[in-house]
Amino acid sequence: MRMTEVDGPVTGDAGRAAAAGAVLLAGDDLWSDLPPTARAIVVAAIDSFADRGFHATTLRHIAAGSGLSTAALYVHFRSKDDVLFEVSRRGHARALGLVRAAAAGEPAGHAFRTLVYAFSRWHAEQRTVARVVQYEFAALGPEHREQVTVLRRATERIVREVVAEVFGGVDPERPDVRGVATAVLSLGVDVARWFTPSGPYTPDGIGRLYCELAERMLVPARV
Amino acid sequence: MRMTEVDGPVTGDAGRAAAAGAVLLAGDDLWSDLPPTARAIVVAAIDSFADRGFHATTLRHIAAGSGLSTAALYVHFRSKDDVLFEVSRRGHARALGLVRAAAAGEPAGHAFRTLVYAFSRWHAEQRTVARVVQYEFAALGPEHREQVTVLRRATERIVREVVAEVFGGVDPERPDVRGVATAVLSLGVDVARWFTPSGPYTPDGIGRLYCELAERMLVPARV
DNA sequence: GTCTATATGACGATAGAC
DNA sequence: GTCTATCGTCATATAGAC
Repeated sequence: MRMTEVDGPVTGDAGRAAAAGAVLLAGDDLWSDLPPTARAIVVAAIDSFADRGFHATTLRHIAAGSGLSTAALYVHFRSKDDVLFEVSRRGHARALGLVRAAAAGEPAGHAFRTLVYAFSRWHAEQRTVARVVQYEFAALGPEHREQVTVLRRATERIVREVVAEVFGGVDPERPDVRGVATAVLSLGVDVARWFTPSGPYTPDGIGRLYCELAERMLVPARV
Repeated sequence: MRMTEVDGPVTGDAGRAAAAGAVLLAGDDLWSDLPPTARAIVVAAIDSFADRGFHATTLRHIAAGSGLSTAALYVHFRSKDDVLFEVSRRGHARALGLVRAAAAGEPAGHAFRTLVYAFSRWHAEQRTVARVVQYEFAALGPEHREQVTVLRRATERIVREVVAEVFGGVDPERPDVRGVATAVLSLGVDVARWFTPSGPYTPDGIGRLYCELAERMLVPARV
């Protein structure tokens, strides 16, 4: 099964957002440019980071998962911290890319729905990477954390701008705009915590649900 | 400043929910029955678990935070894991208690708003405990995790039942009911990840915001 | 580029004096 | 109940053979 198919009908606002979001998520392989061994290491690391967390993951876990000895890991990465940074950086860049691409749509309402759909669905579909991105942020070293923070802030700003546009081009820092932006980001992020493919939801289903719920939040506050 | 005061007006649905929720949150000290030393250990452990995570926390951190040697910790707890369980168990029980108390309100719409308000606000106000509860769940040993899972499931069930009641006494397992229940729990839980007292929100403000946004989600799906 | 073997240090937990 | 001292283990990272 291709992960980027849309399960339900594409009619209606949510359906159109689902179709547009599915396009943005197509061919999601963050590691295709890495040499095979480095790629195997990263994949094994993500699995263990997502399962156990960065600090509970040992080099022996990563080595076993990638079929190497712990010593061989150092040929491809300078430290365990560097592996985390590579995963976190690319994951954050991907999330930002999704949000940015969705925000480019027209009209603003469609951009908003596509953004919520794609962001939520990505956190379900790529939940192992997303867990590392969202929950191992604090495990990054100070300078790595700073670099990643730039990507996080950019993502948040775009979401606020899209919401502000939906509200008719108001100030993106207005409290009601910030409130909706915080909520939709929060809903999407938390998917990585609770989602499991064996549960009642599909990634597409989550995307559609949150797309629908988020749209209902779009009532400007009486300011 | 007392943490249980309500910042804004208590008129309107959200204001009444805020007032009712503030009562449920009053006097929130989970450790008042512990002997002073055990209490100091737990408090130091929570701070470190919330900051660094369970696995990155060493006994030396906890010892330093509580003004003891590592050896003295063993007089009060059998292991590091036991400290985590104590924190997690009480925290989960508190969250369940809040949700249960809110759910007892009438009418269902008021119960729902109070629940969302209290749950979100608790995750902001008690964000260190809440982080341990929500993000160190996987670090618990198998049998401890099982005990805590019972509390988590009970919390989820109550939220679904309240939403089902708001929808007119429908089946709590109906997808649209589950969807709203998942979303409001998710919004509340994620507050513990991003909230900081130095940010633009107060715990009361978060509670009110999510109370408002959650209410807007309450449109039964066309089933 | 991969391996085995190992250096160095920190970990959780314990022993035994006070 | 607290301490200092330490045990046994496993962590990250390196050395050097192939």
